Amino acid sequence: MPEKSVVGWSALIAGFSARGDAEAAWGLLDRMRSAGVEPNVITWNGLVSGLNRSGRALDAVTALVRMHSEGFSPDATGVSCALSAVGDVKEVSVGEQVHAYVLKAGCRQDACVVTALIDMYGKCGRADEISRVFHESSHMDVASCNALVAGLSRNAQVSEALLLFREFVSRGVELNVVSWTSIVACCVQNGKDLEAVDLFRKMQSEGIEPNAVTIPCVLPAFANVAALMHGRAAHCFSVRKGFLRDVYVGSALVDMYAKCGKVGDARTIFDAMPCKNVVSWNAMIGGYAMHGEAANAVQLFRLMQSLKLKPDLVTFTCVLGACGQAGLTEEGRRYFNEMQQAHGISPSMEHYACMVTLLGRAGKLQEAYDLINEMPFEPDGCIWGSLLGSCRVYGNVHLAEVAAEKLFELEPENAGNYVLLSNIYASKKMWDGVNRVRDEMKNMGLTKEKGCSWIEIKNKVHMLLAGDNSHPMMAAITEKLNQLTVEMSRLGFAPSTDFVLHDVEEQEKDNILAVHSEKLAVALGLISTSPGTTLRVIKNLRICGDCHEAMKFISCFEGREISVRDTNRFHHFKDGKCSCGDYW
DNA sequence: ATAGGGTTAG
Repeated sequence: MPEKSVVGWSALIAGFSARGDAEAAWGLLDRMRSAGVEPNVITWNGLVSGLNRSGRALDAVTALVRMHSEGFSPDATGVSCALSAVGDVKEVSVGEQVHAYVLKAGCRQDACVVTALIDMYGKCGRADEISRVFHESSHMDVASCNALVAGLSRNAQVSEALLLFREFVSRGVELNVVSWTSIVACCVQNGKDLEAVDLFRKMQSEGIEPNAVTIPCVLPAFANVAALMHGRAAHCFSVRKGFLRDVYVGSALVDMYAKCGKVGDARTIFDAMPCKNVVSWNAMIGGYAMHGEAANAVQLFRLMQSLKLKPDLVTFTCVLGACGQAGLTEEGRRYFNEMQQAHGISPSMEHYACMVTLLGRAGKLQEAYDLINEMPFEPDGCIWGSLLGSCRVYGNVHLAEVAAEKLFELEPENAGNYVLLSNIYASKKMWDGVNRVRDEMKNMGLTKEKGCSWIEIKNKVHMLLAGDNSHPMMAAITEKLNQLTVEMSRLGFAPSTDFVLHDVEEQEKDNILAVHSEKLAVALGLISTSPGTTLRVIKNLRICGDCHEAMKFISCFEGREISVRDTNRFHHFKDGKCSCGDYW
């Protein structure tokens, strides 16, 4: 039996709440009163705080509401905890009521309340409110910075986040590892990879050491721009710090190595991980898929099953993707069925997209279309885009028009769809169609996404844009490309005329000289590294057939291994051949 | 006896 003091009861209630035992906590509150002891503000706060921290968010909010309705005035402490809970359950209307109470109770300048409000609005998807609360408060401390950056990041306000983060820095607010990790994560999650790499370095030069959370945050940035050297450095750092025990760090390293073209290194990390979860397995299986190593992907999936590990939705996305890449059509079909029958997972949009790709790549366009029509929900742009892509490969104008019509409706701003349809018409010499689509594109004011490639040379990532001459070494790059072109035609490598039409841009006079970015990157790599060095290039679009042929030639002529990761998969060029076996 | 912030896979 607890002591008869309010302190004793409060401690007990806080204890049970913190363990997530809401029922016991409520029970104690009743018993306390039966024993003639009235709870005070601290008793109630302890309840709200404990329930929030133990993940019983709804109970925490209920506690605050009941506290209020029983005549207590929640203070800044209780309000902060309750707002934190509101964010977890994303009940913005409740959050707004608490916010209104905050204004009434006069604790709007309390540092914790401000941070909690920012956090709550961030988690509820209200970017406008985040900025408003921040600008109306006079506080700038480390926690509000962290909540602010995380909230803006979640709502894709990366520019605003960077702007405010820099303001915190310039005002001399003492930021910590969480702040720097947040801004790095923000950049990574919003497509600012090079910015993230930069901030990661800045963080260290400011004397803030990355921790086991920072590493998995920054690794995707290295992976996205294939900064293998940076990735390796982060790996070494993790070894020294003992972070390799951390399943997040391990999984992110697996992913990074796979995306940097080192699927073997990814496997080494994977095998050495002392503790794996389904994410780790998915990263490894997905890595194999990306490299077109379907046999390894399937083998790992089998191993997973024999270990009685439960695959999830993503696992099947990876396995189906691997089958698609390798043309394992029948296996793919079997897994698609197995997923539903043996694992009770009903296929999601992504799974259907995998199957449409798998069937489409195998030339079974009608089957792909039938599957789309059988789907229990409305197909999205990915589905139709996949079908359209396959129609391009197999020259199926009829289904292409069906898919394109849906796409123009679903994603009217996506220039890629117009380009694809135009290319399909062009490959059939249907010039009326080409002109119609190009006019439509022009009327919509759409331009094709600029091709962009990255290559890491001596620890620095270079970005090259198609048709952009701003790289300082452009003259030497052009000279190298001209030399290669001469050699190519001398040795009888003719560019595929089919693929010359691949790119609407190339039909435009202005852009006739624009060289695709992956060629620029490879040329830069060739002239900047010693003979025999492997070149790793990442590209933001899919590699075109012309470049694919050129890469095969260059790998042979220059005696180099070249890996190109496009949006779809890896192409490893060696001795004039590509690992995709031209199946892509 | 009670308070706010960051992470991995397709």
